[in-house]
Amino acid sequence: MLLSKSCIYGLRASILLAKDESNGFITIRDLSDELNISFHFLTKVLQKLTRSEILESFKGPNGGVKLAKPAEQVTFKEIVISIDGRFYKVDCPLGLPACGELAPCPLHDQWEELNNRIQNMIGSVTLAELSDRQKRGKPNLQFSAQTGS
Amino acid sequence: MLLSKSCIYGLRASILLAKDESNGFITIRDLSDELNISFHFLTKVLQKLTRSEILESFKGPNGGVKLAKPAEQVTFKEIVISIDGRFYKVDCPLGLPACGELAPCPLHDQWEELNNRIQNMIGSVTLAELSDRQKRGKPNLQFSAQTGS
DNA sequence: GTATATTAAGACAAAATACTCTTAAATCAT
DNA sequence: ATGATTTAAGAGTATTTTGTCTTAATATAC
Repeated sequence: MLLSKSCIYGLRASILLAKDESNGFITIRDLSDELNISFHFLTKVLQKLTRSEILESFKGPNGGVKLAKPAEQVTFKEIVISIDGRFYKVDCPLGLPACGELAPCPLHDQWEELNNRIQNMIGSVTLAELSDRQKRGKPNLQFSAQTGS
Repeated sequence: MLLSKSCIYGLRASILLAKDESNGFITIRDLSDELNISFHFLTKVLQKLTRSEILESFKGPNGGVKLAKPAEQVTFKEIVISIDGRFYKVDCPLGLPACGELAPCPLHDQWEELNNRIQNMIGSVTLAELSDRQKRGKPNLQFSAQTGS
């Protein structure tokens, strides 16, 4: 597992929001229905994004959530950090906190380059790109109705 | 978290075993002391490696565990698979089981190349290389006595 | 203002992961 | 044989993650 389920749910919901050109409020119920995941659990996840000011929420009829800024300005990484509460970065594949230049773990060098590329990818990919890609290709965000892996 | 703690413990212990040129049995107590982790927990982890025939164990006085084959023939990946019980591979960063050529998730293409590189790295790095690198550089396998990260 | 729709928040339950403890089995030394 | 040493196995506990349920707060519509 690369990301927690919370993160994945948050990312998927955010992509759906980015897909909505109108940028009006969309209810969490609609999102959870479309993604086929628990409404209450998704609510909790999206609350984090709202508190981080990645989303904007509105209560009551016609309420819901929407992106607080243009999809071009929201990165994959921002969302993960907001939800998991930590920098999405594996410093050392062996989990050694002191691993670094001075005392590298045996995998340090090999890992570093890969890690940089991962960081670069998630730091530069925006919701705009993700939703765009999804709009063009065959949509695939639902967890259900799987054809198998 | 890239790997579970069980995996990390198993990898660290295996690297210590690979470092031992004599290839005699080393007690799990010695390993857990050196790695500064729970003896009983490490025992469970190493039992998996023994069942997978990556380690060989021997009970009683002068017993312990040792590598069942040359360190050159044990890969990082083998150990992870033995302990986590699944292929260490993130098919889709958004966790979509059906993600693939036919219905790619929005990150599919970007992820694929990175994933291949990760797979390549963990599939080709052997315990011999890991222990060697550790012997030459400044050793760093203990979780305790951290200088902070 | 009353009812309805919707997010916010918190308590609670379930499942997965991490860790501890006890007992059994095997081996060795005497 | 007996006792000591060591892994094997399984029960039990703790913590984290995931998921559910209930109530509160806020906004709309009538």
